[in-house]
Amino acid sequence: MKREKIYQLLKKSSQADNVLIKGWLRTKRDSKNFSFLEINDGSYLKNIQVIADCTLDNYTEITKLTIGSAVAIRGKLVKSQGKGQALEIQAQSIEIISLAPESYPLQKKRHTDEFLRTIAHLRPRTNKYGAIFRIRSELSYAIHKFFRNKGFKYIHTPIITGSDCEGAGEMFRVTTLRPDQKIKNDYAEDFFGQETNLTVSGQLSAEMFALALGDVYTFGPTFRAENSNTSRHVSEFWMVEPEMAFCDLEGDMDLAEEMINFLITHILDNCAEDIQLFAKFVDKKLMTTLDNIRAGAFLRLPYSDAVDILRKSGRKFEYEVEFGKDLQSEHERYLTEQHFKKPVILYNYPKEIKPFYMRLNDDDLTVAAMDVLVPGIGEIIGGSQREDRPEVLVERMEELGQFPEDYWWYIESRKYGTVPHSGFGLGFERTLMLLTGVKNIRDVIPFPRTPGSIEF
RNA sequence: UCCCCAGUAGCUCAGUUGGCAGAGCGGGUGGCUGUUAACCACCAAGUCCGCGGUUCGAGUCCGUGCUGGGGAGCCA
Repeated sequence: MKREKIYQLLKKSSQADNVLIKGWLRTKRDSKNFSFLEINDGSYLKNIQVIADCTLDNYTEITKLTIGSAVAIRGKLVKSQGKGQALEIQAQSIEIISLAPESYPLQKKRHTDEFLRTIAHLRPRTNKYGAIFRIRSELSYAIHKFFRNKGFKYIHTPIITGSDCEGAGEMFRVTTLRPDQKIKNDYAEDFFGQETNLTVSGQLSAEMFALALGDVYTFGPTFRAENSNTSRHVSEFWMVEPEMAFCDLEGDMDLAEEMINFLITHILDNCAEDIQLFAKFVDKKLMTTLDNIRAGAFLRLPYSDAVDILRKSGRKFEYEVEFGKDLQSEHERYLTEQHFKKPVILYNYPKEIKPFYMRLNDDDLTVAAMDVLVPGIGEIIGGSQREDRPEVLVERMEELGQFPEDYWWYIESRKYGTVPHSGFGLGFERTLMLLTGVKNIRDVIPFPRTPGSIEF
């Protein structure tokens, strides 16, 4: 007999004579002559209620079942006599697969996120974390669906890299040398014969493929060795990076906006029950926030206008706003949460504060960069039109202290058939935070890696 | 890395002016009820984060370290 998922059973409206479920006991209520068992198999937020009558031959063992124990239950799917659920299983046999000791840390009560982080191997067994990781799975699918519908090709860019990619942030060193084997200036003795790191972005590789396959995207892990201790940073996270040939900054912004709207709609349509949990218990304003994002176009604003708005706002900021300086969290938050109260795309940033690969505008002061800011999270997307003119690219590298010879292949892509092209990076975990209202990034990734913390 | 806050039973927390270590939940035992984070009674449960100091006496005051959280910077 084939096991059925609880998700499938609870979707049924009809009764059934013979069903088999396998799952874990979430809670149990004993009566004199029977017990109510609530079983969850992870396929669905809700448990299925099982009636275990005392006539079952192993009833004594059943009454001793503990939370977290694994069981296989065969029985009839019938209309429930009680309130609170439409259907329930009248058990004909209950096989105890394994009994969890009473030291099982998850209780029938609310646990704090901080505590659950210390038992990250067990937290997906809770309602909230089960919901998060079902949504995470569905969001991954939605990303592929979005791009596939638009004819993008999925590219697997390297995780181990030899270039220090745009010099963005600290990187994790990859080496096969033991700590006692000293590196003598060059890396001749090391595995790859040169300095090697974990990637901080697949962008440079993705650009090569955009200039071959047209529209491409990457979706994979990314690593930053920054000593960041905030609720929005982890050392290993996932990033989505589309890259489009024959596309300017405006097309880039169009795609970013369309993508965020698609992802929200897909999750609301396909994870309704799980999302409800967050709207009810995690963030009461979640539905308003999400509906608000989908309701109208994102506001698009040049960096210089943002500076004007901030300077004229009359607000006292800890950091001064000045053209040529990067905007701080407090500035971004003011724009998206107070002033406009909707997602804002800032574009055309001063060239001094942006990397070499962003296309220099005709004003010679700004580059064709854009950041998508959303209320509550801040920056969720960073992107740009890429510098497609080889001479300008080399000039910009030199200005910013990069060595063009290290990027010979990147520069060569501009030598042969160069075209305007654009792309961006979307933080996958930050998108999950937006969709669920979860405030700490450590709670939307299975086993978070942060400075000083790699227990699981 | 910097600033602020916290660490007491398995979990969430209370603990007064420095004077015998507490509650709810969870766990165990028994009872009761088509129950819904069920309910009632009883029982067990502690390196008060570590180290050092002040004091007749420290969970409480001081120093220091560790861990966690919030914020900042860096960014996705």
